[in-house]
Amino acid sequence: MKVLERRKDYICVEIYRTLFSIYGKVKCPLFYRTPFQLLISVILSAQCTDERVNKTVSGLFAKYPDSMALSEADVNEIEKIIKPIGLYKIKAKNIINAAKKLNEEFGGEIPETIEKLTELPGVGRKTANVIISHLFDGYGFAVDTHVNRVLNRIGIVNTHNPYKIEMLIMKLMSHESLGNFSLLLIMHGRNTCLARTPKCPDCAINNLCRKRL
DNA sequence: ATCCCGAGGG
DNA sequence: CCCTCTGGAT
Repeated sequence: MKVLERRKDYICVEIYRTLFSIYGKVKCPLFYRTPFQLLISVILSAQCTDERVNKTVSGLFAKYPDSMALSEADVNEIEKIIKPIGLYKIKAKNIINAAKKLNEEFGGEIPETIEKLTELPGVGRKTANVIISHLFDGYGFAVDTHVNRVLNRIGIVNTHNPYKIEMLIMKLMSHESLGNFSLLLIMHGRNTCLARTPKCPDCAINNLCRKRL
């Protein structure tokens, strides 16, 4: 391994240690009772706060708790329910079609690989990694807007391409910690390394950061 | 005016 | 690489 990558490896582990000492094992911020409900919640979470997703899906799951019920739902009805989440027309269509595809092609079960998960409408690589890491103890590293921003600010990565970021972190970190590392970076991004005005003086890892204020 | 656990299309 | 889809909070 190159010298440069070894330094990033070391910094990554230090970041993980420090954030873990603050947040520990982070539980899933999204509400769900079943794997199907996790799938739907993660699809709906695009460009929306998880808090708002949680408020909205409680009503959605009360009427449509599983893939059979949702697959037979009326699009307009779903649009009304999930409207506060935003991007509601695409998402309404996507979750209904995802439910149909689950029933027709996957036997009603949530697939366990990124390749199969991304065949579902509305499921991209980030969503698939979240599902994998939560449901199957998989090694997915989900790169969302927080992970992207924090890693670029620190200087671990120098690209905003989520796939490239995922591949680099996969090389640097032990795979069993990838899921929690993603969640730790999200917590840090939400609480301290804010998008608009980061709280650098209060940041626990500002000694490891290239762009600390 | 900017951001939120993005995806899909051009 | 770019753009659009979208409402709610700050």
